[in-house]
Amino acid sequence: MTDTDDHGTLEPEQLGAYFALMEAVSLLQHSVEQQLRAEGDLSWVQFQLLARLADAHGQLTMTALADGVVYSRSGLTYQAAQLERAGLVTRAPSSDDERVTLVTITPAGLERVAAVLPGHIEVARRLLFDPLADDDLHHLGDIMTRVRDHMRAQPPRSAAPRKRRTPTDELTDPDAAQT
Amino acid sequence: MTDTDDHGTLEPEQLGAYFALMEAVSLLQHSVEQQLRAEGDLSWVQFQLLARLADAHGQLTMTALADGVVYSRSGLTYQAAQLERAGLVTRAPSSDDERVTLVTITPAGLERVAAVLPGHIEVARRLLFDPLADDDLHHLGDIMTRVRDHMRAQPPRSAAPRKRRTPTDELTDPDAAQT
DNA sequence: TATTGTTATACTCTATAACTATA
DNA sequence: TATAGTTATAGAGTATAACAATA
Repeated sequence: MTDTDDHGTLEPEQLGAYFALMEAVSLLQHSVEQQLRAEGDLSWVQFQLLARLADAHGQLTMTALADGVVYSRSGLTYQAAQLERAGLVTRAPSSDDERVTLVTITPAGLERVAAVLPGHIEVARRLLFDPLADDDLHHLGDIMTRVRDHMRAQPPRSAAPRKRRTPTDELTDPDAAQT
Repeated sequence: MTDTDDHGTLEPEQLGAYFALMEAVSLLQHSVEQQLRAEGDLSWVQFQLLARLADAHGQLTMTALADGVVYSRSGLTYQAAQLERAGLVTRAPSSDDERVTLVTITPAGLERVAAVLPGHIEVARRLLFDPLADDDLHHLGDIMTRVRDHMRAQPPRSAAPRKRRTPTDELTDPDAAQT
């Protein structure tokens, strides 16, 4: 609050934008998680995994599936196990490379996504789109797309021990198969 | 006329903006959490609580402190206990109303915030501000502020059992005294 | 040897409900 | 009775490290 708030040359406006962004998304995510849990018994992460699978012709490797959604390998194993237990995906070793596990979304999984999506979108609309003009939305999409791509391109700071290559692309670029 | 009454019809652009937003913030939050943990041994929630206290002349009631940061009362009690154990805050009953617990940030708490803030801002700058022009940032701040305020004004869907008023304000709008 | 994925384990966090104490 | 906060407890999720199997 003093006059010499030299936080490394960051304008108050920047800080305001940053905190508004974080808080708004936090609120949005909380609402969205409640909707997903109530209407589909899914966590946000699980929904993302299913959506990604649905988007990728129904099948991805564990590694491809993990990117950008989950930040540790074991975390994905855990979530995949949950989804499998719920009958929403199956797992099977790839015949190409026996080390690889192919995760496949089941009809029930597709159904679940379809069942949850309208309510999900409704929440997003009510909280996010309603207060925005078309122009705002266009701007927001443009800005956040650029930010996201920038973030993906950032090298991992503390050089992760293992794979940790640059996050996801399969969602928008399905043929990014691994070697 | 598919824009107003048609519920399932979300423009692809809207959906794209929504997912870009969620993914970008998720990446940002992950980076920010790593920085806070590494440089200050704080979680994002804990940082927010401390920042809020610092912003509010160092002292708030549990209820005021909870708003928008934590979504259950016991959750705040837990976090406050962690912060107290770390010597970053103290808790004491208010003399006005003996039911109320006043949380006060300690000098060590203020130090911790000060120690963590530059690195925190640096992460935000690198990931969020760098790819944006001044104009973008202005837009983003404007948009997200409006969205956040809209969200705060939304009535809680499943009528929360107790207090649950509209979230945070003290951080950017310090005179938002508690109810 | 490098890579894919799983397991074991420990820990953090969150939420619900029951409870205490004060107004 | 209503409100502020705590406690007990249970469950979801995450991360690290050790491991097995395949390339």
